[in-house]
Amino acid sequence: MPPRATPDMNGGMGPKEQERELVHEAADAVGALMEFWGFKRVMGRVWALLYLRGEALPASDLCEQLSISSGAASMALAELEHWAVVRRIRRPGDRREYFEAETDVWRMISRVLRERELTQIERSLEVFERVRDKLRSLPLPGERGRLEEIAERLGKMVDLARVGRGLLVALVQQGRVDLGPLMRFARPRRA
Amino acid sequence: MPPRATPDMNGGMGPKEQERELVHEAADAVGALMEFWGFKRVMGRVWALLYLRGEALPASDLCEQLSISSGAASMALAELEHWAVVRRIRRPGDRREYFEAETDVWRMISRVLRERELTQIERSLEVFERVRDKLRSLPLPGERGRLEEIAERLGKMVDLARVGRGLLVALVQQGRVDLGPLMRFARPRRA
DNA sequence: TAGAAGTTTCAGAGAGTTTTGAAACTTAGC
DNA sequence: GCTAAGTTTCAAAACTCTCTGAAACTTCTA
Repeated sequence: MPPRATPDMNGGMGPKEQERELVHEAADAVGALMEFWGFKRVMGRVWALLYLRGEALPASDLCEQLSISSGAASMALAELEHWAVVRRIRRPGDRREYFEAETDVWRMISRVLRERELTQIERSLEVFERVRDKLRSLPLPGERGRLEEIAERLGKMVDLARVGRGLLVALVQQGRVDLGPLMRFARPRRA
Repeated sequence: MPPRATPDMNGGMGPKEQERELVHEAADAVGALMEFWGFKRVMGRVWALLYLRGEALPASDLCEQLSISSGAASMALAELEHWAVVRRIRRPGDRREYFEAETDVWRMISRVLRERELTQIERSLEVFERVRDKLRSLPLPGERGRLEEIAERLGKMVDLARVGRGLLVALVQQGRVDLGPLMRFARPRRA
């Protein structure tokens, strides 16, 4: 059987360009993931580029490599910093600021889970409970039954929200320090 | 101690209007939750209204109650049907179609987790693995070390994606039939 | 303190998403 | 098959979110 070309026929690129392409591909995947999670796509691309390169880069490099304006970079970096996902570094003798990715990915994620998803769920939970209780106290004599049914359905939503909250809390507790304790969930392949 | 006015001073509404208001409030909370999850806000409002009312309603009622156009209602309902979250019902002798909420909330959620979140994570996982392996096979003799570092960081993202996938799978397996087995996570109050 | 390099801000452009409303289509009953 | 009630489709409007790029601002060096 004669050797045949690799299925990706690397488009006449040298290894250097291929590396760049590959890193960008991964960064775009992170961008998509972050967007799916309700963040801005650029944030994911910026963080991933910094993380994969493994060194601190100045904003200008990010603009160039990701083809974004300085404004977009500045905004993405500010927001990433707010989530403690990127750090700002000054180097003596260099006027530029350098940006470095937080490498503890689990810490990033659990922070988002705690601050964003948990808050969101608490907020809904409060509404459900309050509405349920108020409905029960409504003076509609002929319709006790109907009202109580609605209140019970709200009760189910309360249960669900509590389960969601409980799962989230258990998750961030479990992996309090790092991903380690959660690694048992990482089966190698689909099944 | 004299009885005092309730803290919400129900704005001069009769109980009927209050009920309506309260149901809308809960529906809006579901709308916000759904939006947060990447669906359209209206979808959440429609489902919640149907779920809480507990009876099948014709589209015209939904338009009126939620103040949306027939077009918006039609689109939201079609999408909700696609997620099997709302069912369409015909009644003999009535030309209208009635819509009814799926009441098994866990089934809805686990379906979304399986079809959407899991797919999303698989897709990223594949990219990470492929890029990692290709990087390792790149002929850049002087930079073995640097390339390997990038590959290792990609390896961490692979691990993370696998943990995410594993958790999701465990979650939908665990609550395969209904919420029951997950209820142990529903602690009654914050802690 | 002046000047240069770098960063942030923000108004407007652009892209993308959701909603409307009316026309086209479907269905049930006659 | 025709009609009327109801539903879907879809182009345009309204709205929202993101990005650009230049001006304002900050910071470092000398």
